[in-house]
Amino acid sequence: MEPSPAELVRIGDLEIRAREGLALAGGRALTLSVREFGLLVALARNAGRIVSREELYELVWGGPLRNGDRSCDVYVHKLRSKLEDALPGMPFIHTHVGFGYRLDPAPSHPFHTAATAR
Amino acid sequence: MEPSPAELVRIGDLEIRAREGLALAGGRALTLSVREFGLLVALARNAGRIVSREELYELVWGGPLRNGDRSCDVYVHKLRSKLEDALPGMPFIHTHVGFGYRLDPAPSHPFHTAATAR
DNA sequence: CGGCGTCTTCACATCATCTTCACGGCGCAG
DNA sequence: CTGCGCCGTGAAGATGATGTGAAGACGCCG
Repeated sequence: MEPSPAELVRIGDLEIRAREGLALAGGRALTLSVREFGLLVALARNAGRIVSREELYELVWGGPLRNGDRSCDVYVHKLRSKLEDALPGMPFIHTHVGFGYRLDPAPSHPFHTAATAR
Repeated sequence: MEPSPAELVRIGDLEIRAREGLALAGGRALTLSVREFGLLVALARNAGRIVSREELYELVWGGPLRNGDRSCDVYVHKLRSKLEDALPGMPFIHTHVGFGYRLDPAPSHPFHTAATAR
């Protein structure tokens, strides 16, 4: 029996236990705040898709995004920072200018992949 | 199957014999009060997972956590103190602000442990 | 009775989190 | 070039959550 629709989500080396409030990166527990965790869950549940700020805000903050509110961006930054800290070199949260954010273990463009400039 | 759900639990250098009311740290017995032991057992049975205060209180005190009751925190502190006393330098009980506590022998995530060399 | 350990509750210290602001870079329309 | 919208990023202040020491009540036992 499924107690919840999304009890456990996996995205690459990430494992998110929505109910428990726990997120594992490469098997290790992440230390996330309530907002950070909420944001991660919201993105994870829509992994691979672009989620608009409006939708993100609704999901995490539980209300309409007010004009000029940057909370979303700030928390995406914090979350990115912690993820980068735990799993260096693999960007999870991708920005789609004008549209929103997308959680995905893969790079944005499959094209010139390893073109690590230099 | 397990005749008793958690007769003996091991967490790192900790060994907890729930039935016996005995807890060993690195081989030597800990001197714990009833509440402290109950708390340790509750956490140990959910090792690796975050346990909320509400759940902890239910498990150890056997009733709903009353608003404003800090007993849980106080006992986590006492237990931490004794564990630190027995096994210095390895944090077992991790705090997840806004969620609860988690028992785990490993650190949440290894920062760039500044030359803690030694 | 007196000592001892335990449990609970307080008051205060500390720390983490949340929100908002301000500045700066970037890309694009005009 | 210049203005403007969008986003990244660091920091400040207020607020809330947790850590911590201590006091009082209670029961147990010699």
